[in-house]
Amino acid sequence: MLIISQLHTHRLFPPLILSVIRSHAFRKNVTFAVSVYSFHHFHNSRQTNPPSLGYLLQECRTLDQLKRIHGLAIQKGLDLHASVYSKIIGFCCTNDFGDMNYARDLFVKILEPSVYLWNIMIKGYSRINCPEDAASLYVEMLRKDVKPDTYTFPFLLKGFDEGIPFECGKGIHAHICKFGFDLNEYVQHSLIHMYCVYGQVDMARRAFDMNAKTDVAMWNLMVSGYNRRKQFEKSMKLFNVMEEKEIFPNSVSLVSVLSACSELKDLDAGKRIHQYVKDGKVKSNLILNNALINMYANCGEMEASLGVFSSMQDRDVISWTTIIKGCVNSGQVDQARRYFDQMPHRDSVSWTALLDGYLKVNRFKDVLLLFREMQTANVRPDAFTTVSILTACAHLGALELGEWLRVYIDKYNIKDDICVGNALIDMYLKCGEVDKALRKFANMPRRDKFTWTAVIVGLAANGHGKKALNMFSEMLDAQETPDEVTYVGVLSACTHAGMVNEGRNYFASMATHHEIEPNIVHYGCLVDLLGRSGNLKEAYNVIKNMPMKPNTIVWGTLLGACRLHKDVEMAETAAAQLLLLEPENEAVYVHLCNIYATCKKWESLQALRKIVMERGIKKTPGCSLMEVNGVVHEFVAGDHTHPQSEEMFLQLEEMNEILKLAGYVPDNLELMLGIG
DNA sequence: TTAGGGTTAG
Repeated sequence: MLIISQLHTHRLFPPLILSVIRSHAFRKNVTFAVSVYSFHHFHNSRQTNPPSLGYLLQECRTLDQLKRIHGLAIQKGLDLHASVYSKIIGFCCTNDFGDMNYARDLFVKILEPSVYLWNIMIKGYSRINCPEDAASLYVEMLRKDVKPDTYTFPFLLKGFDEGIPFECGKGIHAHICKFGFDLNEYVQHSLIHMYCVYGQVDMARRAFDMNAKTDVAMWNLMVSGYNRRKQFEKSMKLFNVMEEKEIFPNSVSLVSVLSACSELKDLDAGKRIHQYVKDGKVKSNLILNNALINMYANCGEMEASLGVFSSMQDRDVISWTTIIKGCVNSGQVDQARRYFDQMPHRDSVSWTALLDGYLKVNRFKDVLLLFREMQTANVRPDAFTTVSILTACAHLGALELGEWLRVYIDKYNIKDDICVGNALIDMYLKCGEVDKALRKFANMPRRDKFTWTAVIVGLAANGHGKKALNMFSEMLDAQETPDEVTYVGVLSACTHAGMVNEGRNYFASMATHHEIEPNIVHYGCLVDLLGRSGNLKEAYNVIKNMPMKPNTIVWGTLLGACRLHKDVEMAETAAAQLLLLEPENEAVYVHLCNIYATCKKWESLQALRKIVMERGIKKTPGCSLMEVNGVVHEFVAGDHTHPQSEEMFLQLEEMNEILKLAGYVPDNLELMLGIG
């Protein structure tokens, strides 16, 4: 610092230089500051061997530093040299702190850029995921009669993604052949990569088969290409061929094949791959360890996964997140939380992993609480986070927060993809906002079976049975294949619309038209459809003949229908079956009491009431959720614990009066029976 | 003065 403070008073230094030196000196980047000092000093005193501009650029750590060096070079008249441009553009194009706009501004000033400059500009655009800009630069380059070289195509194709038409990719392949670079190994690699990106794994494989010999990188590309298209068996198989041909895998090969093992939950294969590391045949690194943690966790071996995790010297956010996901998948969300709390750094992926953990075990309030923590921690939600929160909102009926998220998605340009759209539609429908859901549905640029299913199930649940069935036929017209959830929506739509015959037909068509075997939920829907419409015998026969053991929901549905149609005999059968399955189910007694009362079977009622009293059966109070100002409140009947309960009960009384005036008669049988 | 391959989340 002594040198620096002396420099401050040195008359030789104009303010610009001083500010560069000072800013680095204060950031304890003294080496860099001194280099800037000597660069300036040597140039001023015309001495030889100044620290090169290249050295200074290499030492740059921020764009600001680069701009200051550039300013210095301009001041020294050095910016006239093409090499200076090259260096600065190179920095901007290849460095994490680079800036393509800055590079472009300099690039356009160069009259006849060399092929090197064109190449690194293309590389720069590919690096920041702007393949369109890279491609237009390539076209411009050809127009200016600059011949591409073997570097051009790997840089260009590296950035290609689905945003660029496949035709362009094929066009580039033709250019490669035309310019005679098709035998260059780097170019071949980039072609395999490009075909894999477009999902044309067979084309990639053809290029691979023609060229692959002992080149590990090319094998790795092909294995990861299969992974990319979720063809995990093929990637495992190719890895085995690689081993047979005695091409020695490196850490990248192991990472790819471990990813396939973990997707296929092939623990044995995973262990065999791990052996390469244990035997010291392949040196481990962070990414490889992460892949191992992931493989063991996905195969349900949390102990082995944690074993690798605890043996690691370096861990990154992915290591931790993988462990959290592993705990979540093994049903240990509280354990996941403990690891989460220990993380040195959390990104939106880690937050979302834990949010999904709470979602998985239906702890929706915890989802919202954690989301609040995430906001406090200033971590911006991404599309995945948004989907998780919207799902929680849907379950809680938290419309206000759901609406806030919709605004957030627009405001912060969250990728509003098909999943976000589906989650939004589902949230609106579960919150009863049918019109808003339909508006979003109409504006979806693409729809999948989940979009249609959300709308069909949601419309049915909101009582729009006919609309739901119309949607279903539109779905079929759009060539979208329904799944078992879609059919739950269809069957419940029939129930709501009272379309018994149609319901029977839809039930039959599940298997005949779409190869979906009805599951117990579908049988439950059928029982509901038949029961509500008064076809109690048929409903009973369905239960008797279904291929699986009826559960309490199915018998409960029949019992409900018996109450509706006042069928005491059938109700007793259903209740008896229910109590066989769940002797402690108090709701059965309540239902049966109701039915006896409705049918004026006072003797039976009294006998049952006696049993209820003797066994001390109490009805579990119902619970409702309400969202006010983004906070979800939980209420149970007769609950006075809420700080504002007095006001609430006054309000309730007022509402009761209004209801009574409107002619509403409450169904208070449970209370009358003394088991409410 | 420029080259290649890999891990996490609906």
